[in-house]
Amino acid sequence: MSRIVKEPEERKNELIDIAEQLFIAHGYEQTAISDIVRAASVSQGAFYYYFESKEDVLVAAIEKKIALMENDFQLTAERSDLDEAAKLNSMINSFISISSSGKAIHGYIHQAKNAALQKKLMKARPFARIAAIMARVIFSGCEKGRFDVVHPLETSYLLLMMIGYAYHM
Amino acid sequence: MSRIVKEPEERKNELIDIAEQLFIAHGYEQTAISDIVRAASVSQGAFYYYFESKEDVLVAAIEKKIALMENDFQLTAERSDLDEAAKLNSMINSFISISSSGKAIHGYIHQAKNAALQKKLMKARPFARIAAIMARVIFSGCEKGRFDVVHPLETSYLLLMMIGYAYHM
DNA sequence: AGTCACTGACTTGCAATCAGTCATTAGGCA
DNA sequence: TGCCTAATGACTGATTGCAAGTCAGTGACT
Repeated sequence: MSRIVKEPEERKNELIDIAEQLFIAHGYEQTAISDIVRAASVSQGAFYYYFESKEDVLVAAIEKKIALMENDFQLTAERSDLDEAAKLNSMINSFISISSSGKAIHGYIHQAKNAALQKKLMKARPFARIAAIMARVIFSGCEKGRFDVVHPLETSYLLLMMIGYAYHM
Repeated sequence: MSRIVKEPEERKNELIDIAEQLFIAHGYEQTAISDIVRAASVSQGAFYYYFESKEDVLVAAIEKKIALMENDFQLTAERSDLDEAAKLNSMINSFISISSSGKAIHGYIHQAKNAALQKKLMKARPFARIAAIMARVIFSGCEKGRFDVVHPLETSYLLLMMIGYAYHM
């Protein structure tokens, strides 16, 4: 078969994106590597050239999402047209919509098995950075007397955890 | 090989218990049906005589645990020597210790993959009954002025969810 | 004699591997 | 400047290995 060579970055991102779509559409376990490579029009071996395992793409996809979120959170935190409550609200919305991706929009099913993805998301190290940004907003809200929270960071963790867990049911 | 026939109930429970031990010890995905049947000294076919799939034993094991919990919760709720706060405390402890089984005690690892089990536990229908028992305790605590909770049932759900989620990390 | 518990070899399907192939780039030479 | 060559690195796809799930039958008990 004719061989198409691409920039490693481009190919890798292509694979991550396709894998993510399939994971969302049919669930992680229901998606075979063969499905991913067929959709990407590359060989099985090409997949393993870029990723060590199936789980590895999952992690890559999640890390991409978290980076998106971090960016979103940071921008929200810096806005001067919103008070702290509105910032938190906006962060929570972006957390929900990014972490559940197009799932809500496309009305896809097979939810149960996506637990693994959510769990991984929570354990990822960059997740701590997101919680930290949120905590700063809570803290500033406390300073202004809007909130009364003793442990902003812990509160952020719990909030995100609860939302992540409760929302994906 | 010589064939040993047992009461269906007995054999089934045997398989559930052995499967559960292996799931706890090595994680759900790391445990093969072949491991279970070897430990139980039966054939692969015998397993599928009792269960439709690997997931099916998982569900059976979880349902057994929930029944245990429900019983525990009910007994605690009925105790007259404890106030509401003590009852909640006791329920939370039993929730943690039952849902994490001997894991803590035996110091086993491979935690990450047990997320699926926890998730299933939360979605199980009987889980609602447990939350309801807890809610009744909270409600009675409110009546006596010990607590001030507007939505006892929702509070129970959130509490159990958070504990379940946060504890298994 | 019939039912039910059980056997174990078999099929199927997927994750992961690997020996090799082709595209692309860098460097030397006319 | 254009052309050849070697080396690198992206990519192939047949293959392996393993685990889930099936099935045709067999033995124990009623």
